[in-house]
Amino acid sequence: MDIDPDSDRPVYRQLADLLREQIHSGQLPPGALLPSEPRMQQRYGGCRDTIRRAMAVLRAEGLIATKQGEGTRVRRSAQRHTVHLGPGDQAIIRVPSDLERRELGVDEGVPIFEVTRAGADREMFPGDRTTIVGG
Amino acid sequence: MDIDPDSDRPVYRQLADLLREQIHSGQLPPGALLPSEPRMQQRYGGCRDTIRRAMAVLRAEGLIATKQGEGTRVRRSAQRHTVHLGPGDQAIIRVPSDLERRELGVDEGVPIFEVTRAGADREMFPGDRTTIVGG
DNA sequence: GTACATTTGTTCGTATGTATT
DNA sequence: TAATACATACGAACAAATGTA
Repeated sequence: MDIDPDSDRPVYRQLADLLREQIHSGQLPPGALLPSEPRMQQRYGGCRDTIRRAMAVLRAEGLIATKQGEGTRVRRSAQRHTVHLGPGDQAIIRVPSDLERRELGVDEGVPIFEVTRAGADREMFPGDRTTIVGG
Repeated sequence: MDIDPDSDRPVYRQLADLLREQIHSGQLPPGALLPSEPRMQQRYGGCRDTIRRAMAVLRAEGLIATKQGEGTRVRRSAQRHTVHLGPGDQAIIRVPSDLERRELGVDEGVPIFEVTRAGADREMFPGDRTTIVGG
């Protein structure tokens, strides 16, 4: 269950797998602070670039969130939202750009659900858009 | 409209912004091959790491897809799918792990829409799951 | 409030391996 | 075979944000 530098699977992916397993098993619960990058290097080996690659994988999957000067924590699961759709309404799921992420105040790895209304029988005008995000 | 190394905004984000704009404007249409990393360095400056960071941003946003030995292309927009939900059915949107990505055959930046059925009044058993992906 | 240590962010350089053309 | 292009990995340096004594 350790990291094998001679494996076909890249070291940074092995480390991401290992940490993902710890998150899913509850060994690293939501809100928990992950070890800092230097501690990861001591514990698992590899250079800083490799450690940061593994973090980037988990961040992109929405499992962790990183803050400069503080550290990296396990994210709390996204909340659920309910959206009512009518005939002709359209909805697409996509990943926001990082500019949108800043404006919406969401972390990396959080998909958004964008609804375009077809009829004016609700509180919106036709063509208006609603964007739903999960914290 | 060029890149300013002295700006507060990191160079790799500026480059990502610039390329994202070219993609959204149609200057880089779906399927188009982006310049190689060395050409990007000649054209925009910066080291290879900086170029690759910008690419990683756009890949995570689902705008481009990269293949080793071939290059990086603008992705075609994701297809639309329709899912019928009944009372009690639950649906969550999330980003797959890279293991799931390989199994489902989807690129980076593609969110999945996972439906959990509550009733057995359709073709599925209660608790069964359907995963919808957009190409 | 200041000073300092800690932690992540960004950028550069170099080298080697693997896949495609 | 050779050239091209991306993937992985290591090392180094400085900047920026945070937390603490």
